[in-house]
Amino acid sequence: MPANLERAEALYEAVNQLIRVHQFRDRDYICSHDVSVAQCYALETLVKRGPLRLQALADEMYLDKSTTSRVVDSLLRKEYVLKLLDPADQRAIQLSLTPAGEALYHTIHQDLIMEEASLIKDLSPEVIDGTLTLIQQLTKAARARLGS
Amino acid sequence: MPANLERAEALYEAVNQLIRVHQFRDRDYICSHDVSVAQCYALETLVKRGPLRLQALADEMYLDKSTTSRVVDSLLRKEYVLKLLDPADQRAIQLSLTPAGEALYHTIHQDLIMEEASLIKDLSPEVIDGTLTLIQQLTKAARARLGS
DNA sequence: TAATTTATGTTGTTAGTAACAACTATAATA
DNA sequence: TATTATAGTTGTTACTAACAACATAAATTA
Repeated sequence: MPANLERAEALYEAVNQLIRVHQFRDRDYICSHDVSVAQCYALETLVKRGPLRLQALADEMYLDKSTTSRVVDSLLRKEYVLKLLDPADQRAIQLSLTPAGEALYHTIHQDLIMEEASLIKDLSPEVIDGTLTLIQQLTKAARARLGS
Repeated sequence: MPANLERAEALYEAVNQLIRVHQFRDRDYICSHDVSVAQCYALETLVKRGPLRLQALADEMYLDKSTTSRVVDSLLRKEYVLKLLDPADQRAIQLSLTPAGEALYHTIHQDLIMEEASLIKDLSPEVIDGTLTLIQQLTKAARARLGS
């Protein structure tokens, strides 16, 4: 079915373009707030998934524990994250956000959402909702393949 | 209008997730083909925008010329790209693809599109087309902000 | 024409992204 | 008790990417 293939190509190109502009915008914005993109992603994950061990945080972020360890380390130096020792397991640490870390994430998040809102302000709610559904389906399908 | 803000938030989250899974998938696939993501992007740009000077390639990729210079350098060492001197301007170089570079890009591109096709095979053409339109509008709007 | 300015690419430096392997220390299992 | 597995850190390597400084060549101006 050639029509499907053409749609696939068009969608692939479109998503690629979207990824690029989104990334540029987000990187510039995030980096103007004392944290890098990866650091901000770690803050986000801790906001959403609560206190986590390092390995669990790495799993959520699809990153190696060594990479995650260093990202966390820089957040620690900036005092956006706390390391609490687990009394039940001397090896483990519980990572949680400081109030400053939580506040910083919310500031960045809010502003990025305002940006997004101004981007879609002229689009019809129906189209937006349809797109939302498809993007979620695409993501789900793509994620299913990540494991295999 | 709170409804719009909620939509913006949902869309922002969805796009973020999409970006992450797309990136993982693409990176794994591209890196199994002897080139890095940035190198592949340079190949793509040269395929689509034809022979370019280094500064022009950098502009197309929204990268600094120094970054681009090094990306091109690695493609040169792998013989996927040619540097031709411009007789009219001794400073300038014209970058073009070797047949191997062009072939490599098409191989990667084709396979990534097949992936995308299998992701959307169960979705209705109407929804896909609607999404395509919105993603393109989003991209256009976001790109317009990049300059300012 | 000579001097200054601008444009093209490269190289030095720095910081962030990210994986794999090796390592220490602790916990769990045999 | 000895072995194996788990949690996190550190060493190493490669990629991504910007800014500054530089050499060279072209264009402009005086």
